[in-house]
Amino acid sequence: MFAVHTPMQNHLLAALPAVDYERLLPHLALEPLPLGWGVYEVGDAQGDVFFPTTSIVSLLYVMKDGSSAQIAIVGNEGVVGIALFMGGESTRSRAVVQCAGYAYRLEGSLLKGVFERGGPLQYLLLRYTQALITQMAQTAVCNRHHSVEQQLCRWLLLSLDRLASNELTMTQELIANMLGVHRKGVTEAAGKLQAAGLIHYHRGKITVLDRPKLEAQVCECYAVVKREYDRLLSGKTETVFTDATPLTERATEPAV
Amino acid sequence: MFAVHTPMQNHLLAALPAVDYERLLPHLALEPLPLGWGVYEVGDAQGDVFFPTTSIVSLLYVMKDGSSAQIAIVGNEGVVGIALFMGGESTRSRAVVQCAGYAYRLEGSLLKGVFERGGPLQYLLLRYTQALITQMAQTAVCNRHHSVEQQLCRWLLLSLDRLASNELTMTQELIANMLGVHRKGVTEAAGKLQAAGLIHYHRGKITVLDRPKLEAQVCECYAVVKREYDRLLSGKTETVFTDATPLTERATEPAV
DNA sequence: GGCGTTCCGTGCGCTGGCGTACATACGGCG
DNA sequence: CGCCGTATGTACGCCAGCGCACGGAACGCC
Repeated sequence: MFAVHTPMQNHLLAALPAVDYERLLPHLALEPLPLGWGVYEVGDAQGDVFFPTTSIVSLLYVMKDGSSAQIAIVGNEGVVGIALFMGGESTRSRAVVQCAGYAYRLEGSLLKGVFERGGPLQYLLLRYTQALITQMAQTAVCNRHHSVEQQLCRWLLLSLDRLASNELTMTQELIANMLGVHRKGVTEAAGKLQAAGLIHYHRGKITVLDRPKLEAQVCECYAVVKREYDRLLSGKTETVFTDATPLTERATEPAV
Repeated sequence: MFAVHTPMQNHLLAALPAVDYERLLPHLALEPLPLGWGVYEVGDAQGDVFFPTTSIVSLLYVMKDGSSAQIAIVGNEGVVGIALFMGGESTRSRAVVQCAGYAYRLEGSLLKGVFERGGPLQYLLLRYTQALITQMAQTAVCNRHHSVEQQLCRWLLLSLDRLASNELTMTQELIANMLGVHRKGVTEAAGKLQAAGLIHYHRGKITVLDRPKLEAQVCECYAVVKREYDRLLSGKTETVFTDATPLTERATEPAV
């Protein structure tokens, strides 16, 4: 996809003014995030933050009885470790790599230092956090009211938006854990989608064949979240986006 | 309960250093919040923020088909209108008065101005926001995995924590809307709790009779949220709590 | 090419909560 | 004191998703 890795692949970093970007650049360390790795665990003091480029990280909560539920999903549009600058240092959720790939690591104290000076970086991170909040809220709503099939669609689309591909590496069992449902539910829902020709899956590889139809089938939750990300993080602010930033999905729908 | 109203009844305001508190004081306007009033609606540019003292406000999302779900609950521990300082100006959710009472209104631009200067107020608001995030996340989890009865317990306790009373004015129908469940589910769950002697309700008045038993019955979600609020907003930081602040619930459980 | 592991499909009974509709009871108001 | 709106209890059918368990199929390793 990209001949070389660059922090510009992360939308937050790419949106920084050149001055701030240059300042952070020397401290950004490219790292591969292996599938299933716990970026941070419950209650961990988060030493570093991660700006994913080609990886996707899930924020999820694991209950005492072992069952779990996804809370939000973070990819190249955001950053893993908001608790660091929000002041809490840790959260009650885990962050787990859902799709292997790369991310840029930044020392937490450094980010915090820049954040506390205010300015564009703080502004950007706060807006991102609000988008994340919207995602969490919508997850709560979706969990309450929508069928497994709809939730699967939402999950697929949200994940896809954060990758530069139409293929996901993810077994049904793992998806079930993410969504906090029975695996059979995922099998059933995915079976329907495959029968309808929207997706194809085979031993842990899911390929989306007909994204428009998928979007037609998903519940409103997806659009709500997506629009809010667009609204809060698109270039309409005083922040700067470079041409190198992949913004392809950004303008598919008119802003609210 | 209180002979006079004072902003100190709101924990966030009470936690401000005297200097900052004094600065805001002249701009705080006491207002009654009537039951059911929409503090802000979906997409509203939020002009003002509200610091509840004796009222409780629900953040909820209403779907196109009219069904709704609560996302979080805000009372005297927090502030309604975080989108204002987070930078988004508006949210995709409504804020509705769940329990009538009072709140202090503050002009948004003023808060934003102080916020952007950094310092204790920013620090405090961000930590509060993180606690709110935890509540939302846990709501998502609870919606996914727990029974209506457990969720009712959680809702009761969270509401109670934000009032200085053991009585709530709230019909089962409204509770059902909040939780996003069928009214019958609430009737059933509340019936069980009443039969067990934990609560008593009568035409829209719910009285909690045995709080310890209620806490024994609630799912883990309640404790997770409560501890996180305590951890993030208790006096362990450099902020100052005055004796006038009702902190009664704060030390009921050891910090994590 | 045999074998084990991983991944996916299926079956069956069960229960919680939905949808809808109706019945009752309380309390305020005239 | 009677009426009516509001709040609560109850009924019945229905279905999505859970829990558990097993069969089959593809892949990778040796």
